[in-house]
Amino acid sequence: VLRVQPNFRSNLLATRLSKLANLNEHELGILSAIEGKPKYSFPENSRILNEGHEINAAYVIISGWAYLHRTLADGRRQLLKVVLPGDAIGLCSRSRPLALTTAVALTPVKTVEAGELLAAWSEDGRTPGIANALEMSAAEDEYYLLCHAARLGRQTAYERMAHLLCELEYRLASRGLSSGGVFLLPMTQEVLADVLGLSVVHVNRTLQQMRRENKIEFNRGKVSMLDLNGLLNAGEFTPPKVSAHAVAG
Amino acid sequence: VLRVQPNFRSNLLATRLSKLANLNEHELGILSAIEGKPKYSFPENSRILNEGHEINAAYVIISGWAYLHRTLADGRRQLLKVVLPGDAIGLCSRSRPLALTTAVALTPVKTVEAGELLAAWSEDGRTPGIANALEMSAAEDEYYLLCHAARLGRQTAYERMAHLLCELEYRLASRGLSSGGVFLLPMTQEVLADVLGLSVVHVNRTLQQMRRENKIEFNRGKVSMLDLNGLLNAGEFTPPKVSAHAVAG
DNA sequence: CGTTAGGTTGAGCAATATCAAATTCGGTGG
DNA sequence: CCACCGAATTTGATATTGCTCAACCTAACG
Repeated sequence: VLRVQPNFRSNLLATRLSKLANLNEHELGILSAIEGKPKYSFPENSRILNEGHEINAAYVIISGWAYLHRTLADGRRQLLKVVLPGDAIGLCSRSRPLALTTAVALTPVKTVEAGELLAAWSEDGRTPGIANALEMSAAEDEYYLLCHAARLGRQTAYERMAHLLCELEYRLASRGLSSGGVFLLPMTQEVLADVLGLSVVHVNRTLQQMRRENKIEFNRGKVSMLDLNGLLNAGEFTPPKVSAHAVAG
Repeated sequence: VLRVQPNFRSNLLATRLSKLANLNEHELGILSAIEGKPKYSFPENSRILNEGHEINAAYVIISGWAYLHRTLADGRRQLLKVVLPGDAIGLCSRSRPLALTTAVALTPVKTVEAGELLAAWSEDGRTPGIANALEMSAAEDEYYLLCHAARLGRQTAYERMAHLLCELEYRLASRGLSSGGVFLLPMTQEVLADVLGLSVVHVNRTLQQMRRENKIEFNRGKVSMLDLNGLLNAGEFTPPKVSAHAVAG
C-alpha cells in the first residue's frame, strides 16, 4: 500500500528552518543533532505547558500535533494555535518566562528538548542563520495569530473553515507533510469547532456543504482539498511574507 | 476646571518600561532622550504602516491612539490591536521586516523615531534593563493578542465589551492615563464594533445595557467604569503575567 | 457482539446582523 | 445667537446565522 504522506520525517527542523533563512553546514549540524536527542513523549490530551506556570524547557515537536488554548469559567474553550511537527513549544527568550497559554497534546506527541536553539538565537555571532530563521518563524507565528483573530472576528463559518484548511495545508507543505492538498488532519469536529469559534453541529454542516460542493474530502482524519483555489479564494488565505530577504534555493 | 486625566504625559516611555524591568540611570537617560526627539505627526485616519510593505522606522507613540487592522475583500474590517501612547509601532528586530498588518492613526498621532530601542534591545551588554523591558512588553503584546482571539472566538457581545474595557483601563492605568476606571476613549461605536467583531447596532445596544445596569458611563469619549469588579468578572479579564521576575518598586 | 466516541440529522431558538429611519450632538458659517 | 450640516448615535422591524437540544447512526475496538 502506498503511503500518501509520511507521518514522520527526519530532518523536520532543518527542512523547515532552511526555508526561512540560509543555514551553513555548522548550523545544519546543530539542527540535526537536536533532532537526534532523546525524545520526550506526551500522551494524547496531556498538558505540555500550563498557563501562568514557569516554562522550564523549550521543546520542538518531532511527531504529533498539539494546541494552545484558553478556557472560560463555564468551560467554553478557544484554541489559539495549532502546533505542528517541527514547531516549538516554550521557545522563549525572556528570563523566567511564564506560559501565556496552556499547551495540550492533540495526539500522542514526541518532542526533543531544544535549549540549543535558544542559545543559537541569542549568541548572534556564530549561528546567524539559525537566529535569523527563528526570528522569521516567530514572525510567521505572529502572522498566523493575527489571521486567526481576523478569521474569528469577521469571517463566516464557511470562510473560517476554508481559511483554516488552507493555512494548515500551507504550513504542512513546508514540512513535507502535505502534497497536492492531501494531508492527515487528526482533529475531531469538536476540536475544529474550538479552533474556529463555532459549535460542533455547525462545523459538521459546514464540512458537509464543502463536500457537497466538491471542495474537499475529509474522512478518517485525511483531508483532500479538491478545489484548492476555490478554498483559497473563499477563505481569502494569503501565505505569510515577513521579510524582504530572499532565501537562496 | 479639574482635568480628570492628562492627555499628554512626559516620561511616558520611562514610566511604562520601568514597570516591566529595572532600569538604571543610564537607561532612563536613553529613554527620556528618545522622548525628546523631534515628533512625527500623523493625521487622523492616515496610515502609519502598510501590510506587506517594508518597515523603515520604529516609532513610539507619544500622543494619540492608533490601531492595527486587516480588511477583507468586501470591506469587512477587523481591528487586531489598539495602540496606545507609549506603545511602539514597527519595533521589530528581524532583518528587512515587512509589516504584518496595516497601522492607522485613530486620532491625530505624534510619534518619535526610536531606533535607539532596537539598538538597546540587541546590544545586551550595556542596556540589560531596556532589553528586558522590551522583551516583557513584546510578551504582553502577545498575551493581549491571544486574549483578543479568545474574546472574538468564544465570548458573547456583552462579555467582549466588558473584557475590552477592562483591558484598555488596565493598559492605560500603567501609563498614568486612567485612574479609578475613568479614561478617555477616542473610539466611535463603529470602531468598537470592528475591534469586537460585532455590528455597530449591536455595540450600541450592548453599551446601553451596561449603562442601564450602572456598569459604565460613556459620553463624549469619556468612559467611567462604575462597577469595575462586575466588568472584570463578566469579561473574565486577567492582567498579563509574563515573567516570574519581580520588579523592584 | 456490546460499547463508545465521533459523526449526522432535525426542530426550534437565541444572538446578532441588516436595513431604514429618526434623533442627537458638536461644529461652523451667517 | 441661530440655523444648518454631517457625523455619530439611537430606535424599531425584520432577517439570518449559527446555537442548543435531542435523537439517531456508524465505525472502530475490545
